[in-house]
Amino acid sequence: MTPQRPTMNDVARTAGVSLKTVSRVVNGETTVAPDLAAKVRAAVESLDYRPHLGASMLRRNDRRTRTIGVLLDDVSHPFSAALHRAVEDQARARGIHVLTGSLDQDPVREQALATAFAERQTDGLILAPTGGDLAHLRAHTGMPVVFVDRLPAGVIGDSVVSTNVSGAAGAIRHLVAQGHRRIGYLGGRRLLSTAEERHRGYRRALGSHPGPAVHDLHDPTAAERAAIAMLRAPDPPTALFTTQSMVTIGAVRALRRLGRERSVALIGFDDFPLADLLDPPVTVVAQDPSRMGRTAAAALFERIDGYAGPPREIRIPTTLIPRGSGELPAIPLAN
Amino acid sequence: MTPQRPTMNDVARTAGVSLKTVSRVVNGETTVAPDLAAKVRAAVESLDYRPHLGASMLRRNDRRTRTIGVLLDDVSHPFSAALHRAVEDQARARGIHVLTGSLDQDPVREQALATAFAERQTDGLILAPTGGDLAHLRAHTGMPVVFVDRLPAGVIGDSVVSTNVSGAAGAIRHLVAQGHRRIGYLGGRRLLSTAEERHRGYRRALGSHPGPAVHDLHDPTAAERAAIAMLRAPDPPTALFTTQSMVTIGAVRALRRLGRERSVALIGFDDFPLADLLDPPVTVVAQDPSRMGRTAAAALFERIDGYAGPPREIRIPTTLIPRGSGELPAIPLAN
DNA sequence: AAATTGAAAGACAACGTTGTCTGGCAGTAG
DNA sequence: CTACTGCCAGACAACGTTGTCTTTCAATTT
Repeated sequence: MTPQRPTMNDVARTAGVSLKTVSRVVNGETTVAPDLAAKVRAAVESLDYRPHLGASMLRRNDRRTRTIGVLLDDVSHPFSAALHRAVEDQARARGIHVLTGSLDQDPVREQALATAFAERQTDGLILAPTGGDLAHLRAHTGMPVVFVDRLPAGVIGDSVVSTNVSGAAGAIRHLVAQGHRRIGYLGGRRLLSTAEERHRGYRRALGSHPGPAVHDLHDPTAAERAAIAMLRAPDPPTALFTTQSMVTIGAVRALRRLGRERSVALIGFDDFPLADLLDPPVTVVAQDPSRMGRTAAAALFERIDGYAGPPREIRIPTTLIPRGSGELPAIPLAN
Repeated sequence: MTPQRPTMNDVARTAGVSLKTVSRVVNGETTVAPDLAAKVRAAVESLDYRPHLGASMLRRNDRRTRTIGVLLDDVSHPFSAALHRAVEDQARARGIHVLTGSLDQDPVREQALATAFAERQTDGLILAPTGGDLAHLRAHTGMPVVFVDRLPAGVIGDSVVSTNVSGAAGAIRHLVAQGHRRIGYLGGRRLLSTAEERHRGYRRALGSHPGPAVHDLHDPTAAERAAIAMLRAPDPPTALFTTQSMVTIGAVRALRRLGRERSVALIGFDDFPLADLLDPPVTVVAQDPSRMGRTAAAALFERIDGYAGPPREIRIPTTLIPRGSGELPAIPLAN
């Protein structure tokens, strides 16, 4: 009843040759007489035959599915999306396909998807770790994993991350150079290496005079609330440093709401689209998600190709892009 | 030398049972004595055995890979990314995985990836067609395809698209209500049904007095150039209508560059992040990419589950979001 | 003309798993 | 004590393909 896909056997029957000869033609082997090959190709054409990659890969000697998995926080977040795209481009250049998944910082989903991809025999995995236990990855023998954006918690494996400490410290020094002494910190989940490292850079640059800090912010709404509270508190900061773009956007909204966008300086970690069109334009420490994706893909392909050296920690440099919000001078305290 | 993955046979050997019994335990069949099942589970544990999904699906009666393909313009574009994310969420709820690809409007890549996914036996495909020939899709017998964002060129299949004509017409009527009579059109590739339909809505609302129009714009840079040229030409429009977010952003830059952002009205088709934080905030005809993705996934799953009704064309409504740029009044011509 | 070589095409097994069928064995009924 | 009924576990084939081995047959050499 249901129209079945034609198999090599069907092709062989209509071409009047043996199954194996069809296999040879399909795989481009040269040991087939031209007239037979032509008959086979005609049969393939007329039946709309497509090889069954699963069956082929089951039997082949090199057990490769030519598929990798990419597990990121949220494929609709600009940073993840740019990274994903870069990985995809590298993969396409090698004829490799990409399975994706968004983790939403959920370790349970992380483990479930990593295991599912392993069962599907993906050749490798690029993972932005959630901070959960990664021991389960050790089990998937032979599936190389490259970590991106965040360092893995205690698991060996290549990782590709931004220069978080120096990038954050550079931002703070930039603010200090404009005369700021009291700089507020609005950061993400401390559990993650990114937040931790950016906070470290902040503290390092400020020495023994850190400003007010709020941690574990994630969405713009919470960040907006936190920024408003911080700016309304006694002895408010004259500048803000935010550690990721969603928090930066929340801070921009907060400054607007308070009418302080031209009096309180702001530098955000991670660039975002249209940051240059806001008023004032937002100074950022730009990451390079495309390069991170390219680099992670390159590292993964090396591992897939058999490279077995020790785990590498690759740092992708960040760039301070002064646009205006980070160049506002410190205003002497009114009181 | 290389550590091989354990197979069911290995598990059977270490558990001291037959291969088939392992299969039964792994598949949760209840006809296994508790003590044997326990021994099998212990062996699975100790060997870190994972079933080989490819082999299993080869033999199984229901030939499902529990994988779908999603082919969009560019997974890093906010619209595609939001749609992708929505599809992924629906898929995850059904335990289905997602292969992705960015087409960059390239029909060659479209055909190559669609064919590759078919060879991988994906259970279905969600496709934003590039405008190229889609005849090759008819060949992949039994792989349902749902089109999103754009209507397919002459191929039967479900499609999920925005209410482009009425959305565009509504935007133009909104501008006309502010007194605008001369409204410039900056549009995307005419070949695509989206651009064609939005242009149709524009013409319908303007009747016999259309304004200047530029087509086939794609990136913000080209759009910026085109907008500048249009505004510098004789008898310039007092308002602009742009048909997609990249073009809208180019128009915003052009207006800024000319210092006309408060004197020339602007409505863009398709919302984009931070549109509300620009100055003036950008009025848009918002699409609902998440809903499009959800709807497309639902339609695809229905097809996968065997629904065989006639092709459906599902329209997702758009919403005019007045933010400021579209409410600027028409300024009487200076000369 | 017989023997040797080589190329091409087919037969067969195997990849890791599941569907089907059969055999063994305990428990129950006659 | 025999015959039947279930139930559980294993044997075997099969999924669609490729690796390996064998066969066929024509062309070449002696």
